[in-house]
Amino acid sequence: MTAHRAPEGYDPHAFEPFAVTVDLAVLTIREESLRVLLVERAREPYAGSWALPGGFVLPRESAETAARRELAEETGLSGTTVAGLHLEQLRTYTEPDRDPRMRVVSVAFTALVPDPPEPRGGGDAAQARWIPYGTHAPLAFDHDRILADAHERVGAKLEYTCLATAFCPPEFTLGELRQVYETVWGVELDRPNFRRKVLATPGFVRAVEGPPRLTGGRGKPAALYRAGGATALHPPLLRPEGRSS
Amino acid sequence: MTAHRAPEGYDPHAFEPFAVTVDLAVLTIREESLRVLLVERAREPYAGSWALPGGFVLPRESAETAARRELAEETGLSGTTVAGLHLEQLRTYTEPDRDPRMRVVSVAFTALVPDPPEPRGGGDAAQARWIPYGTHAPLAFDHDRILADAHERVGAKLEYTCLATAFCPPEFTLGELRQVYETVWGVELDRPNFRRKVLATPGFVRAVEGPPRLTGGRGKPAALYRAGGATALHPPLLRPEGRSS
DNA sequence: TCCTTAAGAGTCATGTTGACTATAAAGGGT
DNA sequence: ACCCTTTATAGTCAACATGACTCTTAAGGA
Repeated sequence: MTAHRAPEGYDPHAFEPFAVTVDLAVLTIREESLRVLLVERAREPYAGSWALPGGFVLPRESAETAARRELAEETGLSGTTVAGLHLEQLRTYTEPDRDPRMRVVSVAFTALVPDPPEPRGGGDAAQARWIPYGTHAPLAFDHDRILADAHERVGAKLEYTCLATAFCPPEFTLGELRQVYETVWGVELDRPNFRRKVLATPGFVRAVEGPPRLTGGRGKPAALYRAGGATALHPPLLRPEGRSS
Repeated sequence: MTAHRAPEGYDPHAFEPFAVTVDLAVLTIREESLRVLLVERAREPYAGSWALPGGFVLPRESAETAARRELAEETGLSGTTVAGLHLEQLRTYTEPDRDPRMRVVSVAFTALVPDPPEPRGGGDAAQARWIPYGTHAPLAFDHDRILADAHERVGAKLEYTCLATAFCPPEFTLGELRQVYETVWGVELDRPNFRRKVLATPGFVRAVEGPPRLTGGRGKPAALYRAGGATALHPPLLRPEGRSS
């Protein structure tokens, strides 16, 4: 091995430093479509382009803390609400020229948000919006790649974890849960089979006692469920055609 | 949003910078046990402790390039050999105090090596060795956590990808492939069932034409196989009890 | 009132898996 | 040589899971 850690006399200011940022792929489901929170850049580079929200990791913050702080700022959700959201490290993007100004290493996160609030713009972003996945022009920096990786990861995790409930409000119907799968995977699932599978998986969902009904529009009222305690799905709920990872 | 990217007049040297390193969890299978490449630290902090190999990301390198360079240096394998090994980003560790000297963000990788060569020591490492997983004293920094995450990830990926062949030499028997699963998962698998599953998965392995036999010790000679082109396993090969991710 | 939509109960054939049995082909020991 | 142990490989069988459907119930809308 060469220099495993900073040598004893290492001077942090001696060479061109790395900047460390977080980028967030914030996903939600609204009106039958998978949407991602994007901001329009107000300044160069990529002024006028859309990008994933994100920002610098502060000197005494972990990347996850920074991500949660940015998430609260971008979505306008309260800190306590954001604390309950699903936030997961995706991967880190380190290509030397990914930012034309300087060396920036970005730790990307995926966040899943139920029931999306209207985002606030502000800062050096012209505006922030929930854009249907795949309908936007190419994003700034390498954000198309990050977003594609996030979509791929979420799609794969739906197969073998109970992650889908993270897209749903505290109480939801099996129809809403099924829509999560259909929207992320871009397929249609057989209702009775989906229902059988979910209910047969211990800990995936828990029936809500109260009035066993709810109206979302037409059709027979559906029973309400809450997320169960389980995190893994054994056996998994595989995509119809499907690849993974 | 606050400051999405470095403002125009941003001075890279203005504040305490982050250092960016890579850490490698290099795994192999030798003598029926899962082993990890560890180095003994020659200097403070954690002098005398064992740690994962790793080092700085150079100014014009991506993290993956740095990881592959370190991997070649640590294992003594040639650059062309290392180019063929499975190397995958695990996650990034960013706790502010993970290194007592300065702010270090570390991008961790998992590497899978068949047929482990003897490592070379050198640099500021006292020595480097293949240590059976779980038998070592607590590692330096947060490397126990990184190593546990790597083990968990590899175990999970064996379920739904063809990753197991990355632990095997170019030609291997189904017994060797089964040992990969048994060693990483710490379970025993039923031979006929394992065989049936692997052979029934298109593209997992390809039979080698030549002399359909090989001697590893006692028992009937086994046919040889090579890795097939597939990367995903559908349906997956689930762990006996098992959780995932 | 009829039609449409969605929930939810059930059926049936097929595919996969776990548990086992049996046979073949080596090596080691006596 | 012979027997025993070890490992590969071929099958069998029942339990389980899944995909494709059918049918009934309970809304809302025209």
